[in-house]
Amino acid sequence: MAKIAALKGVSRSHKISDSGPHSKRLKKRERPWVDVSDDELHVKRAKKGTGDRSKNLNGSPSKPSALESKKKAKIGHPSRHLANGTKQASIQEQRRELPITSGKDALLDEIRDNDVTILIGETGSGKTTQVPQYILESGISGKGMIAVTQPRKVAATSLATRVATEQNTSVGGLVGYSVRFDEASSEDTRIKYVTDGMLVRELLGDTLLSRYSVVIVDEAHERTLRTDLLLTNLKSIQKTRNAPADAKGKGSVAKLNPLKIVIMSATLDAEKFSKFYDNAKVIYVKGRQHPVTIYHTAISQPDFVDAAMRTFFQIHTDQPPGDVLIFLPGQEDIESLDKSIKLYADRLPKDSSGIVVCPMYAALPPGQQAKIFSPAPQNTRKCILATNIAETSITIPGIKYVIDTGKCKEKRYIARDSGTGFDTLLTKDITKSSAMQRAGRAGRESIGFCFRLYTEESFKALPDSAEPEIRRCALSSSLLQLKCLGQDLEQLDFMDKPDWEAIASALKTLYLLGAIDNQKHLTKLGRDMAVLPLEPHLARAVVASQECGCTLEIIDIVSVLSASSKLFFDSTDEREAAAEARRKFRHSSGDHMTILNVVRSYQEIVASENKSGRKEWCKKQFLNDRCLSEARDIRDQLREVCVRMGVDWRSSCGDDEQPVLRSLVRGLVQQAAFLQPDGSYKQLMGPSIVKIHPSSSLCDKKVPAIIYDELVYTSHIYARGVSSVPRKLIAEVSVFKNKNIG
DNA sequence: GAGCACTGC
Repeated sequence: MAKIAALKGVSRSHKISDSGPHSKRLKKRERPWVDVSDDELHVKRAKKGTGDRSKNLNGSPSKPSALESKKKAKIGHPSRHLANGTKQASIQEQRRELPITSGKDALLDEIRDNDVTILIGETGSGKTTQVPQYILESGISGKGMIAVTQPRKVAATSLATRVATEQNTSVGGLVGYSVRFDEASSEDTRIKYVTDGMLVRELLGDTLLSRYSVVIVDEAHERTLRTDLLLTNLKSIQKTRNAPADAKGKGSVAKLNPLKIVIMSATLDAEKFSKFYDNAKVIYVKGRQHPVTIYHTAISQPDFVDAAMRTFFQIHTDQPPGDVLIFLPGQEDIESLDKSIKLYADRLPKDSSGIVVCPMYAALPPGQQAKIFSPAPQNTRKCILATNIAETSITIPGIKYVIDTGKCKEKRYIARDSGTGFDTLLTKDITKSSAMQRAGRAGRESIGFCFRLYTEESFKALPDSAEPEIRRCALSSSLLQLKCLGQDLEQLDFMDKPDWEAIASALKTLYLLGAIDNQKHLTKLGRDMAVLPLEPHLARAVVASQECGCTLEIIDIVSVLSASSKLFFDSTDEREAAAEARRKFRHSSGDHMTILNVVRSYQEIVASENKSGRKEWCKKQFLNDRCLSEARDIRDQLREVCVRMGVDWRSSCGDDEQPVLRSLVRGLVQQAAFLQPDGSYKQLMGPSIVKIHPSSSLCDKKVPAIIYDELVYTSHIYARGVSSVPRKLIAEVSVFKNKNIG
């Protein structure tokens, strides 16, 4: 059994006595919610005027470009700057008032005495900013560095900046960060905030993470695929590094410092983490939140969009000022609710206060996203319609009311032995921890209210936390990385083991790409592919481009395909104009060459225009500037890797699309389909009938053979990112030589 | 003819 210790913190349990608001104007319709006292949300009253300052994820802090940051990394800022004395004093005062401060000594004792410590801290406890500083100041980390992992880049960079300020230094000195395309660190860096993916990458070059004496895994409850890979590897690294001196034998291992691991999490999964690390000690620290009153509905609400609208107007007409945040599963529901609210708002009496509706989802152009951060005009209530993006990634100020539909979209990989699995993206119920997180969004600045559009019974029936990514993602990329570490996915000690089907599917994919042989051993080709920061199928295309003489083109295309945002905007209102703009870039062979046309045009604009000119051009073409500039970062990184690998990234095939398609086919062997007599497409290596996605330039076209970037199951199995390829090109790929295709 | 949560190297 794990020992459990509780730290003192500012906490006071809160009884909910508030009676619910009454419906006046919407009398005819039943109130969708009832008052329910609720203690599953640990509501804490904060001292006046002190909010959660440990994380500032609001907006995007101006980040240096990759180039600038490299400079910074080189120069470093080792000296302590004499900042404004009073400002520094107030920063130190804020630090002292954080809930975690009172438990500092007890916490350090635990960390000193144990190899692994599990720290469960609620929002606002200050654990993420303070614990690394405590460890540094206590000397526990010795000469090694302290790594703090984060699932998101913006968190890693902004936390580092905050902690550097608390240490009265500039970021990149004592406190630094390292995320993809952006690094601020120097020889003096002792605390480094990194993305979990970055540390996994670092493992490939330093399998024992020997530069670090302490690794803190933050937000462990999110259980990203990369966090899970780290949790597994840290466990074995610690076994090696902390073994008794005589067991280590002679050589480099004997000289290694022991490794301390701190797992920080926000949920009740403590036991599970503890069990995984041989019953490691669990420590709890209270958070700081304003009380949130939670209401559930009396009966379930099948039409959650309509229920959300009714609830919003009840709040709007009956409740004091304060902005409303509504959680919805996706863009489609957001757009529909947006329309309904606007329609209904027009029918309100003239003397009622105004409403501003702000949609918020990842695919929204940045200009419209920014709207949610500007305060509503006088006598106006802001209503934000958001996806999960507002649950963890961004914090919106001014929210007093949360309406929670209880739904989200979840991506899940359906594995197949043939390796031709596909993603589903379906609406499903959220989890308890997600519901608590959503409710908590109402209590950031003062007391808040959360209206759940589901019954209390439904809430109780929800799973505690989401299934970890490792159980619902494609694993080919991770499998390849692990192969490089000499590890086998099948045998590793994971907190949650991946499905056998998912492993089989990933093995098949890597085998067909030539990354492993029929003995499951890593090949030279596989090692080259792993060096490229790309999904294996795209990495294979880059390697193939070398022989095809079109590395320049393939890197341009692959960079856009692996950027995190979409290339084309497609807003409902201006669909026609967007389609018209897109036609200019269209290439007869399909989407991949179309992307290349866009990139080429963009590069001309980059050469002749400044940043605002670029943005203007993108807007006019309905192109996503963010995607294109991210693609440029990826392109530069890929070119660098090519130089290291001795590949000439300049080799170009000009306007001939054949070499480009040939390289792509190498990577997309499993992602090919042939036209059937009835006009449908059937997977070449799998059993599915697929449709060309409506967003594709080849939608409606009947071509004999296609390759595609991905399959996604929504209302049908759709192929996205589609190109028409001559059958003989597919037949050329060695895997098919015996199959008599062509 | 029809649509797309989030993140990472």
